[in-house]
Amino acid sequence: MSMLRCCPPAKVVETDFEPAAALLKAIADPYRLTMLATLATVEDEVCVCDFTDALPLNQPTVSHHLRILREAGLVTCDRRGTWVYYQLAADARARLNHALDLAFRKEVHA
Amino acid sequence: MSMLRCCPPAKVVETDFEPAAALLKAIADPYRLTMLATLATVEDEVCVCDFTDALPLNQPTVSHHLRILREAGLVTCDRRGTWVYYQLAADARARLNHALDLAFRKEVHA
DNA sequence: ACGCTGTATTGACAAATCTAAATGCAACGG
DNA sequence: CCGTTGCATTTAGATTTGTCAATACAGCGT
Repeated sequence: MSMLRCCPPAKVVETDFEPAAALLKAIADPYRLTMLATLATVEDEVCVCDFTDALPLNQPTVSHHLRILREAGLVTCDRRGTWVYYQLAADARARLNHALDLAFRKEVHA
Repeated sequence: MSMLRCCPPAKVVETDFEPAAALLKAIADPYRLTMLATLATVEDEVCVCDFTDALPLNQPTVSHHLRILREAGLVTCDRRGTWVYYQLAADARARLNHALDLAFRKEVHA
């Protein structure tokens, strides 16, 4: 017996990563990344119909992905007439950066 | 008839986001974020047993999560004796930042 | 009011994911 | 050798996720 311990018992971080994980999960999909990238490129609103036209997905599926982004607070939407326009949330990138900072233990400047 | 089009047809981005999505999916889990944060804090290796001791997961489940991080190239492992030590990959944070840059269309400096 | 168009929601199903029990494998100690 | 310990893999079950068909809803034009 008397096998040495593997090492000075390292203390595992105890932060609650549920919110960060939820945020990251919201963007961890190719189509949702496409939507975000489009919104970021346009630097303006994009009509839902543009996504349904361009993506190989049915309209309800597009709506589903947009909902996930919306509920994560990464995009906002505005209905004008029959059309609904989506826009990147102002703090979207910042919130994702903070999630990474949290995981990689970078000081989070107030 | 003659309902106006919603807007000048916006061009949806055509980048392949599969790799970025796969990378993000690898970290989009509270326990895997905990593991990464621990590795980042320690700035050294962490023994698998430390995770199995500290996390409310069975050993096979810990192994499963570590495998996902490993296959994503975010951590490396090194067996010494009976123990296996995991370490953060040097470019882990950089690769995740690049994934976000890709999504948010930031210029990616060579 | 009615029909039409664009979007959201519901319901159902397949695939992927998380978890754990059982098992296998590798390395040490005796 | 053989038993034990640490970790990986396999297998199986439960939950979640992505997708689409069907339906509902909202606003326009007539």
